[in-house]
Amino acid sequence: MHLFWEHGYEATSLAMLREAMGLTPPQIYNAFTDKETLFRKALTRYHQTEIGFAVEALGAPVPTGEAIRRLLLGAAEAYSRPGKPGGCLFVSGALAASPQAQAIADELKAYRKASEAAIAERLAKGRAIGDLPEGLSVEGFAKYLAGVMNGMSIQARDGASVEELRTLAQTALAAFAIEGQKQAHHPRNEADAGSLPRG
Amino acid sequence: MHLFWEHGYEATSLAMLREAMGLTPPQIYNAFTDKETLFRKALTRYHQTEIGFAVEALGAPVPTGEAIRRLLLGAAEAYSRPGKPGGCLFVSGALAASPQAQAIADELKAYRKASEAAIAERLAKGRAIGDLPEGLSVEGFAKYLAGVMNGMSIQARDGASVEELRTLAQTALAAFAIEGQKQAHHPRNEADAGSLPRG
DNA sequence: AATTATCCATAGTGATCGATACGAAACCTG
DNA sequence: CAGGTTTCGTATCGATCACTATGGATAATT
Repeated sequence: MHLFWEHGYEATSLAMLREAMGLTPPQIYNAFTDKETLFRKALTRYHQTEIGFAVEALGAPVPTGEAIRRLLLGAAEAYSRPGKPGGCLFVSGALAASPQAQAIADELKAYRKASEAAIAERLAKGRAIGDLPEGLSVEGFAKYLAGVMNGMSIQARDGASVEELRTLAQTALAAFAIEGQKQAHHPRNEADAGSLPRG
Repeated sequence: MHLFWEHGYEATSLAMLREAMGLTPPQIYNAFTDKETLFRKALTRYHQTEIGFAVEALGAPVPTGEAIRRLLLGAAEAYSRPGKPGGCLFVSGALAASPQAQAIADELKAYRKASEAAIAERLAKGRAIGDLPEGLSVEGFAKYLAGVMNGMSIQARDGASVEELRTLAQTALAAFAIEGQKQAHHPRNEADAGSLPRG
């Protein structure tokens, strides 16, 4: 799992996996059938052991704002754990892949989409109980949060520390506050420039 | 360039490049020496032809808020151009790489770091001319913006439309407004929960 | 017009990929 | 303790990787 996490699916050779696990080729193939199912096993294990913060954050009986805050701060911690590869396996596993490995790339994309959908579901629940700012689009804000987490994953991979990721997360959370104070925003192609404060 | 952009450095084989360019092996090696220098040529070309929006946005004689706004909205457009691969080559070129290709991965990481440094430089200029909200950390906010752009790159790769990316960008810009109204934030480990508005 | 020189596409190089077939050691049974 | 079976490690499989050497066609020169 760590090797796939660090180098991605295709760049991780079976030789590296064999050496890391101390197994001979037949042992690997008897245990995991082939490389693809081994990777899928690593995916599910990653989901079970490293991503618990997300399901806990989204499932906790707390206000929506607090849930989102736990989600982003949990990501900051999970993406920069000492002794573990930086970022998220769902992002670095196969962001770009050869045509032969596109099935794996699509599967990881599905994981990312599912994460975004889980966020949207939590936001929709908040909307239902009146816990969400009025002018806030559930899908749009979910895409923003998922995007921020993906971006944190890359920043973590580039060596960002826990503190830096937490700062990033809290800056991102600021959008949650302001979004509630605005009208529903309908982004248009033409510029509505100059509307930003200039300090 | 498009092939490297779509599949990344390692997953793009010379056979694919040959077929796309209609060249024979000796022609490729006479023209580009080897795969690595060919990729670097594609990188500089990408920087010249696809990333102009960023240098324009950061160099334009406009208030800092407008510059940042142009940066993010430009990214929304650049990362979802029809007929081009989604996202940013600097991100998808080699986010995860084999040990043999780590030189390439490090080079792309340097590009990303340079982008963040350019943002920080623009923010510092804004701070110097009093154009930036008081309690806003230059480095922290630059890391946030670079992270958001990286996240947009992944969302684009996952099929996000221009409009969705623009919405994401404008949501991210909201943090710019609120950051100015707050005190300088010093993220701590312990929870300062419940401080978020709940709509 | 004959010969030499130059260029270029095809074929092939060693290395490594994921995946397997064979020989040896160990183990259970009689 | 012997025989048969099963397991397991080594050596290797075909395919593909980035990359290069060689033969043939073209062009230039005498």
